[in-house]
This record gives sequence, C-alpha cells and structure tokens, in this order.
Amino acid sequence: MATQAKQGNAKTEPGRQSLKSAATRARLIDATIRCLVQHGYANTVTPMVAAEAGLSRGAMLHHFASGDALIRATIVELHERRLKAFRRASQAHVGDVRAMVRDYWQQLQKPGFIAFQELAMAARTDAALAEILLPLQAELTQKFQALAGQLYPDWVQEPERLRLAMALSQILMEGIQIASLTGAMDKSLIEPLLDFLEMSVIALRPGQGTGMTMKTEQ
Amino acid sequence: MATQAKQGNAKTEPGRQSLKSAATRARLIDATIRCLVQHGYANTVTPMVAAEAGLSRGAMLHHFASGDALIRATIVELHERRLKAFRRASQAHVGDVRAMVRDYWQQLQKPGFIAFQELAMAARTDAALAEILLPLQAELTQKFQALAGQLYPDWVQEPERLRLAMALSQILMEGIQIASLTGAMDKSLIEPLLDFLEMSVIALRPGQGTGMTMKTEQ
DNA sequence: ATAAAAAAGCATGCAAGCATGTTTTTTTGT
DNA sequence: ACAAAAAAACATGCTTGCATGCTTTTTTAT
Repeated sequence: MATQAKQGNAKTEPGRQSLKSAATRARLIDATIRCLVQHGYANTVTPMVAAEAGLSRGAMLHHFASGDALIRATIVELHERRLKAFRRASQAHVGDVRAMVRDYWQQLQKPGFIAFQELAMAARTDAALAEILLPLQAELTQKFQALAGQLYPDWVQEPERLRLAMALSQILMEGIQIASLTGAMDKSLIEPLLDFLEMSVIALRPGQGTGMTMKTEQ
Repeated sequence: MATQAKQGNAKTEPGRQSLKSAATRARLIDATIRCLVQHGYANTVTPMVAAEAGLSRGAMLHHFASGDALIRATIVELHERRLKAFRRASQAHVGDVRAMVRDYWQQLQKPGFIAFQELAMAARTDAALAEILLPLQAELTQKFQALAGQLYPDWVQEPERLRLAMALSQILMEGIQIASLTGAMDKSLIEPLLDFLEMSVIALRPGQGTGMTMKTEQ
C-alpha cells in the first residue's frame, strides 16, 4: 500500500512527474511522525497531520483512503528506518561494543523512536495496530539476533549469554529513554548507566567467567 | 482539587451516612484504573468508566465535576499505592537484594503500574497531566533514594554507586515490563535479565571493587 | 504536433457519530 | 420534608469519512 505502483509503463520506469505523488505521501508520513512526537498518538488527528504537511484534508484522504491507512504506512516507514539504521550501525563498528552502544543510543534520540514508542503503547490496547506492529517487532528481534551472531562468531558458542547481552542492551537503553521522556528518571544518571551497560556487555562476552569481571579492556 | 474536601464538619469526623460517597468515589477510581489497563488512556472515556463502575454518567459527574478531576484523583491514588507498596517492600526484606528485586518486580505486574505508565506516556504531550505527574515522580525518586540510604548505611559512603544501583534496578525492571507489554521482547528473557540484575546490584555494593565481581553471595 | 480526452492531484463543504459538561428531574436515605 | 445521590435530557464541539468541483498533468488521436 505504501509503494503502490503508479501505472508502471514498460517503457520509462521512472514514474515521470507523478513521482510527485510519492513525494506528497512521504511528506504526509513525515508529518505524521512529527505529530506523533509532538502531540502523541491519541492527539494525532487527521486535520492536524494535513496542516502539518501543508495540505488540505481532502488531499490527504486522496493519498491515504483513511487515517488508519496513513498510520499503517507510517509504521512501515518507521520499521524500515529502524532496520536500515540497525544494519548500518552494526556493520560500521564490528566488535566495538562501546561504539555500538553509543550508536544505538543515538538512534533512540531521533524522533523515530518516540513515534514508534507511541505506536507501541497504543498497540497494547488497539488490536488493529497490534496486528501490524507485533509481526514487525518480532522480525526486528530476529534480525537483531541473527546479525549479532554473525558479527560475533565466537559468541555463538554461548547463545544464552549472547541473547542476554542483546536483550540487556536493548531493554536498558530503551528503558532509559522512556524514563527520561516521562520524567521518571534524573538525566544525570544516563551516562553512568550507559557506562555500566558497556561494562556489562563486555563482561558477558565469551571467556570472561560465569559472572562478571572488571576490565577496562577493548 | 483531587481530594476535594467533602464539606468537612468540625464535629463528628466520621462522615456519617455519606461515607457511602467515599465508597462510590473509590469505586470510580478503581473503574478508571481498570479502564486504563484494558483500553489505554486515550480510549478511557467517561461513559466507559461510569459503565465499568456500574453507575450512570450523571452520577459519576456528581462525584467528580469533570473527567479531568477523576484522572487527577486516580493519579493521586496510584501514587499513594506506589509509596505504600514501596515502603512495605523495603521494610520487609532489609538487605536482601534478591527479595527486593523480586518484590519490586511483583509490583510491576499489578494493574497499577500499567495504569501509571499509560498516564506517564500521556503526560509527555499533555501539559495538564505533566503538571500533576512530574512532581509526584520526583517525590517518589527522592523517597526511593532516601530510604535506600537508610536501609544500606554502609552504601552511603559511595553514593554514586548507590544511585546507580537504584536507577539500574528501577529502569531495567520497568523497561522489561514495558517491552513485554508492547511485544518488543521475548518473555523467556525475563528471568535471565532479572538474575543478571541481581548480580549487578550485588556487585555494586561497597567493597566489591571498582567494577564487578562474580559472587553468589548475599 | 496539437487539441481533445482521461486521469490524477488537490481543495471545500456536508452529514453522522461521539465525547464532554451543564442542567433538570427522579430516587434514596435520614 | 429535606438534602444528597443517581439518572436522564440537553446543547456544544470535534473528528471522521464521503461527495462534489476545480486545476494540472499525462495520454490518446487526428
């Protein structure tokens, strides 16, 4: 639905000037993300998105048959961004735990994460949203896992600890961000927590004993 | 405004026959919490709460002048429950890290946490809610901190590590719960993460080295 | 190549549904 | 009988989806 083919001709594949349509759709999706960040999912209503995109509401409904369709497209877009960023980050600094932690932390600062979190919370009580989101969440977790094993071949010997390290990183960093956003935590604790996370992940690497060991290695 | 005084008499402090009013208010607040859990903040509307409480909407508005007032009262109620549970837990098992972790984890399973999380997320983009919630969040964090120093006197020598241990416990456990609720995490990882948290907190106790040390002590 | 035809993008207006708060009426309890 | 509690009725505002008309671009045909 997001990338519906524009009467594709066999001749010139570039969709001509009606690629303007794609641009407009992108503008609407971006506007949706901005609204999710600034006003939250519950207050993101169609007139607001249209205004944010600089379009009339009618025009918006021309591109997305309903508000639901827009949200669906936005979810797909956010998911693709997540996958792309994740792939980029993991390939950029292989084996460098500190860099990967910081990189993922940077990702969580971007509007995309807040928007996604809004949708994820909403999906908890919205069956239609959950139907779209849950499979994507599962897909992400799986690719996360797969790529991790690929980047740390020696870690695969201890899959439990690898899974633990991945989950710890994801959950703790996202938890920090959410707590910061909701005022449940003092910001001054962010850095110490990230440092601690780095140490923990390093300690979980193979050949570091069953528990944890101090070591400013790497 | 939340706990609007019921024409308090100077005479007999027991509210006589109209203590039934208090019961009704409590029923409304409980119904609100249930709605928050089952339908989320955005979909928690006044007719729904009234139905859940077994009252007419008119009756409900008799006890709480507006939907906002109800939400405010619910927030205060949740906050008091949090404080009470926290105090009980910390006094029950002094010095027992494992027990305290598990106890707080049990707290997070109760509807109160989900309801509070819904409100906290909503407060991010709702100034009125934030005005009520943020001070309470700060108060809780502060009392958390104070009581911790009281329970672990020897830990106060290293306040940084105490703060870190407290934050780590809170953030990680709440993060696990949120991730579970939103489907961002496989449930099979919960136990390993909690175990890891216990070890980490123990390792952060004073006299355990700068980093971490394996030790099934406690 | 140019004009007519078709299609797509875009804007405005309208009616229905729903949640909110206020007001009025009925019931209950002392 | 009187006051509080509960229910019902009412009026307002907002969001949504649909339908209508206008403009621009692309295609088709002579």
